[in-house]
Amino acid sequence: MQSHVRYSRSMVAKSSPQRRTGGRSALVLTSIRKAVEELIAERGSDAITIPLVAERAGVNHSSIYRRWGDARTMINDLATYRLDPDRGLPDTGDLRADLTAWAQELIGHYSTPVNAALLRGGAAAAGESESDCLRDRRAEAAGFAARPGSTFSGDQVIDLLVAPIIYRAIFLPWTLPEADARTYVDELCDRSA
Amino acid sequence: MQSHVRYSRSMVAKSSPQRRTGGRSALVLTSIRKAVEELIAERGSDAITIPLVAERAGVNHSSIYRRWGDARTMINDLATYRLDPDRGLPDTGDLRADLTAWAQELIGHYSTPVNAALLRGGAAAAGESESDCLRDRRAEAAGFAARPGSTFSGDQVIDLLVAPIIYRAIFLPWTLPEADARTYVDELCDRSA
DNA sequence: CTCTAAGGCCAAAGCCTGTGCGTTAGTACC
DNA sequence: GGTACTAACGCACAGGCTTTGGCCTTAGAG
Repeated sequence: MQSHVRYSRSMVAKSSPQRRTGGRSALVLTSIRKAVEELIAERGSDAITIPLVAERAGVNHSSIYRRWGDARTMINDLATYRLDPDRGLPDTGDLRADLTAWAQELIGHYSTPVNAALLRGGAAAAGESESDCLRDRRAEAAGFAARPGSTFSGDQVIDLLVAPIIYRAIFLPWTLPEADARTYVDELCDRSA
Repeated sequence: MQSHVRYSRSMVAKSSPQRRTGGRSALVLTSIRKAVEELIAERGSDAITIPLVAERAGVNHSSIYRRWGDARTMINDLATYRLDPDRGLPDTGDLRADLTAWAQELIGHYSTPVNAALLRGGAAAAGESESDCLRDRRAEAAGFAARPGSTFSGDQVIDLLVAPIIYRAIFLPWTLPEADARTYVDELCDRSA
């Protein structure tokens, strides 16, 4: 997973000349991550400032600026790692159950304030190219539509399953727990058209 | 219609003691709106700062701070009232036709790049309170659900009609013209559940 | 033990946020 | 068409955040 850190030159170099992933660096990183998640949950992503994060994490603010450059990049980096594109999709042979599990995973993911905040940031930046923050989700949707036994298209997975979840995550996050994965899946599989 | 402006106290008061809607104030408001729309279209909602808007609008930045308080509220407010809440909804007695016309209006509205860009800005600013830029749309959805002959809830109008349109407008704007209002309405009215 | 990545500390220039105060001009009512 | 009232605007200023650079210290990795 590509990180947005500043010192990425050293990351691409063969066998990573000398990156420091343990001990203090790891401690600093986790306390920053904890501080960001707490602050976003408490006050929303607008109120996030580097000095605020630095103070709560017990870290010097210049360290944060050096590592990420700005708050947006930092939030992006901290939230991106969560939904691994290589995580593998449920595939039990029961398409309906697999879809339900997948939808439930999305709902759970975006129920976390940090992830919802990142999604909103992604929405702000979307619309230009096809590479927005939900591209992987659309690819997964197309994958389900291509499975044997499917009676729907990728577009329909988007319209009937992904769109309602994302809409709620962005605009009505407090209703996301009420979103019922099974209902959406039933709508998708049993529709009359 | 409740606006997010700071001086809302005077708006609620009976017969609006003395609001100034004409002349200079109106000019200021329209030039601010123009500036915000241009800047959002050019650089995205992230890059919007009050001084930037003020300079382009030829207005003092304190006027903006006083009117809205912060950029987020301003964007939300401008995005909300792009679609006049008092415009009146289709009501021919044919619920299905009315819904289709309404959905078509939404599709047409968000097919305009400026409106789509504003919507993305509103999405970035959403999630905290219930007053986001789609609140009026949800009220309209609830209105349709309450009409005689309705077999669906306001939530279902959101999930099956609004969400797909908004999702496409934000993330896949080039597919919005393909969005078929009638298909969505059929899905909503003829669903098996 | 050596090398050096990464963090801490300091400082400074510049922009953004937000507010007190005086001025302008829209509205209402003669 | 004139006057009173005051909403809304412009100006200026006091913070705070952003961003960067320099220099020193700490402590992973080999």
